[in-house]
Amino acid sequence: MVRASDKLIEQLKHEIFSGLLKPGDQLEEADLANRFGVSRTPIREAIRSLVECGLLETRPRKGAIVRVLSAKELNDLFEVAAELEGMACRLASELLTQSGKKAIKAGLELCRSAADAEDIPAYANANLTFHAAIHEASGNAWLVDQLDQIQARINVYRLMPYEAVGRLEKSLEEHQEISEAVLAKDGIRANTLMRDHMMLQGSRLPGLLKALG
Amino acid sequence: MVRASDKLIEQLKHEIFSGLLKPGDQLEEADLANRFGVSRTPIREAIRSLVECGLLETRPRKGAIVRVLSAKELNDLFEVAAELEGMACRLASELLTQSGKKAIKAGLELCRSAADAEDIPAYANANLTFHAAIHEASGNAWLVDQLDQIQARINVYRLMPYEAVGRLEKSLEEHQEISEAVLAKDGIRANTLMRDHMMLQGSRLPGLLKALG
DNA sequence: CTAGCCTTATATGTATACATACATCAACCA
DNA sequence: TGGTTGATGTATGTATACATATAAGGCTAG
Repeated sequence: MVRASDKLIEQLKHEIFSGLLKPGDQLEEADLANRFGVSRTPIREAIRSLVECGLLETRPRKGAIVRVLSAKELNDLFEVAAELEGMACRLASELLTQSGKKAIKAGLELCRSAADAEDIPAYANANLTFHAAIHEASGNAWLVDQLDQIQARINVYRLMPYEAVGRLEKSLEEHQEISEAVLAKDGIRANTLMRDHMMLQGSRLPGLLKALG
Repeated sequence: MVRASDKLIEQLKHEIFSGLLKPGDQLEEADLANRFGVSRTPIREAIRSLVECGLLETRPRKGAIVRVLSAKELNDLFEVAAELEGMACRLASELLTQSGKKAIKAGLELCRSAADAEDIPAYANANLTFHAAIHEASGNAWLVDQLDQIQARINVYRLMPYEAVGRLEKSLEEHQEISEAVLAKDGIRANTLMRDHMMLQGSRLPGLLKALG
């Protein structure tokens, strides 16, 4: 048997990432307990977990709200993400296993297909797959974990149409270059390319935040 | 009024970092409840938090134990720590405020005093202060947060005498060089020096783990 | 009419009681 | 004698009941 709180954690995460729960929204324990048909106990445990991983914040006697990130915080987050993504590229270049190669190529192909079809949602998914392939190829479990968490945090702010079609072509090109560098075991170049790729995305943040209000 | 679970989180962290609770130790809720004079509810919430931040792990119906890191996990962790410490140096070099300069110099002086006195525990503290000064000087709150967490994880494995006196002198020299690079706003050099400095520490891990048994 | 205080309602924080699953130990059967 | 099965105890998981702090709204006084 699996714990109710574990399922709740997944469910609440999903609701946050899907935008059902937006930054600033209040989570009332009794409501959630009713909605999920459990008591407040597992709800509170799930909330505790989400607080610790940064998705919610609580103030004593004030309950929990979906955490709101300021422009600076988002910027800082992107900066860290860029660094770690670059690191993953470097490590992947150094390690470069057969399965890693295959996964990266497959991810790139997914991106290409989506870009050719100008299917933005598909590209968003393919993008995640491509990056995840590189993360895995790094062989560093901690790094994968950190990047997953950061990815999750960033995704909350990515619900609006976030890729102009023009940028989509450019993004694909960058992915192509990054792949080539990794597969050529040029860790330094792969690192730099990925960092730039990420920071370019980060630079669109101000507009993104403005759209959020 | 402050929450009991918040105090418990701090207390349990302290007990883990101080070595009172060692990796692999079982945490029984009833025991803890008795020991701290509260009911199981806040105990469970504290445990949840510590699970999420990686200090504990739970398995359904099996309770919580202090998480044990394998040699590979520790190595991966150090690799990420080295990258982020290097990043902090780079950012600190780019930003370099007056207060940042002062804090870094102060940290370095602490290290020098402790090294001159050959006081290893004092050096360990001064070392943390020096690194913390650089973290802060980066101006990136997320980075500071990540590094704090990683530091905590690593410290669990640092209870045994971990600095040979010879290494202490070497460490101080490296700190000196890192400081100079940062203060000279040479971000690339500062980054590299710090990465090497960290990886050198990381390379002592195998011995460390053997000491743990 | 406004401002301040008191009352009340509600939601969080904590305790306790109940349910359940896993583990251990013993007894019985092969 | 050894293995398997069942019964019992214990610790986790969940629900509910109770305490308390905060906030909102109304009432009274100036």
